[in-house]
Amino acid sequence: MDKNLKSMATMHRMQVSGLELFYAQGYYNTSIGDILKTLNLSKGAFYHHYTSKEEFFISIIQNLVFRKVYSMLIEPIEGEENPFRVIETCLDDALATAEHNEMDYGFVLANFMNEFNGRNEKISAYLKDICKVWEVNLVTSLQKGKTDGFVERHVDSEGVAAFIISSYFGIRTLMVGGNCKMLRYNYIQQLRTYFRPLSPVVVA
Amino acid sequence: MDKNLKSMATMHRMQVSGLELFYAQGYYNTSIGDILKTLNLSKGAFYHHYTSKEEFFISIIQNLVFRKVYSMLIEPIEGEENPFRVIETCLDDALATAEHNEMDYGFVLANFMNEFNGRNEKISAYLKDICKVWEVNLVTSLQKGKTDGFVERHVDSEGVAAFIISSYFGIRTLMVGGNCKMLRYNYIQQLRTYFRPLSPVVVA
DNA sequence: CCTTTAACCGACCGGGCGGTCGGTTCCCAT
DNA sequence: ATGGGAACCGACCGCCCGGTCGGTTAAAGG
Repeated sequence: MDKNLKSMATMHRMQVSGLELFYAQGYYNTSIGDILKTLNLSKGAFYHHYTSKEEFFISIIQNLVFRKVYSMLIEPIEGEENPFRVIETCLDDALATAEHNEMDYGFVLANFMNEFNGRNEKISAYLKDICKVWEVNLVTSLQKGKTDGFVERHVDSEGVAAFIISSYFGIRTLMVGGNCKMLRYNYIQQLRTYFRPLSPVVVA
Repeated sequence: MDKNLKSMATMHRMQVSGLELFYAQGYYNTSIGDILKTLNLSKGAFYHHYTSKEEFFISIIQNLVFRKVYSMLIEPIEGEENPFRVIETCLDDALATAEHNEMDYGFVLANFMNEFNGRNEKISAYLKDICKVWEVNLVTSLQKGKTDGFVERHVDSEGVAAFIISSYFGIRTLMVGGNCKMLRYNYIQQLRTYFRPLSPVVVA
């Protein structure tokens, strides 16, 4: 039992350091050795806990990446009242985190999806799953918004959700190039003008 | 002189095959040998024409990638009348090309930006330049649209341009995962609802 | 025809990669 | 205390990578 704890601790350390490097340098451009070096661990330790680089990476996706996306983009939206309001502030918060993070390399999920799209079906599937959870959650939130009177009946929830995800993927890529503050401000502004006609008109 | 022509032809063949593989597999995951194999050429031939893998890739960006983006996303917009109409059809055409292309790995420019963002400043700069050309062109088109009465005076052209680029980057990433047709249709639909309040109201 | 040189060949190099494996350390259960 | 297994070590393997270099081919120019 205690052994188990130590094992889990080491595995977690490997995952954290692994995600950091995979995120910063890309999967193919990062070696197991790179990761082990930062932890003062050996190849033996690594292959004692994981069977391959790929399996290791998948465990990172399912643990850290999923948690990250969930806590940052999914959870804050669940069960809230006005979908547009909460989505807007949620995305703005996410962009703020990115903006103030020196060493930002874009949106983790989108980066990995790009790296593996069409090249590694297995990994792509795991990433797509996370994306799907996000999408489903957005759709649910929008549908609930309809019954609550925050969202026009006629809006296509799936379409809006996909559009939100798309725009967020893209803006995060653009923000890496600098001028984050301006990009963030403009993005939220445009998001708001996109949302406006989707809400019922407020009768003054 | 005739030699010069042959040289250029070979270099071009290398670039075309190089872009194909870099696009399909990623830069770091594609070796010079991979490219040479498809052309039945040797390492000697390659290093006779190019000094390094990086310089080779930069020549691909400046020649093929730029041309591709320009002809597909920039040129169709230049000098047209109604910016929203022409941008919409232009993006729809681009998505259609992607949709009907088996072996689609996403938007070339976005993929490479993602791969090099924060990792290779030199290459990132070249990619960012292409992105900037696109952005400037969109802004110009929107500004002209204001004087022509197609765009509301108060809209923030830079913001709209960045939002369009972002959303396109993202939707192309999503489309690789399948369900392209639906995604494309929904995307264009949402783009239209985004554009609608940006045009002057038509007095019936 | 002969020289020159651009185009191309392919064996080779140093290094780094993912992964293996026999061995050592250390701690818990008996 | 001690046997045994989990955790970890690090040398090693085969492979492939980007890049080099001395040599061969072929065609253009005199």
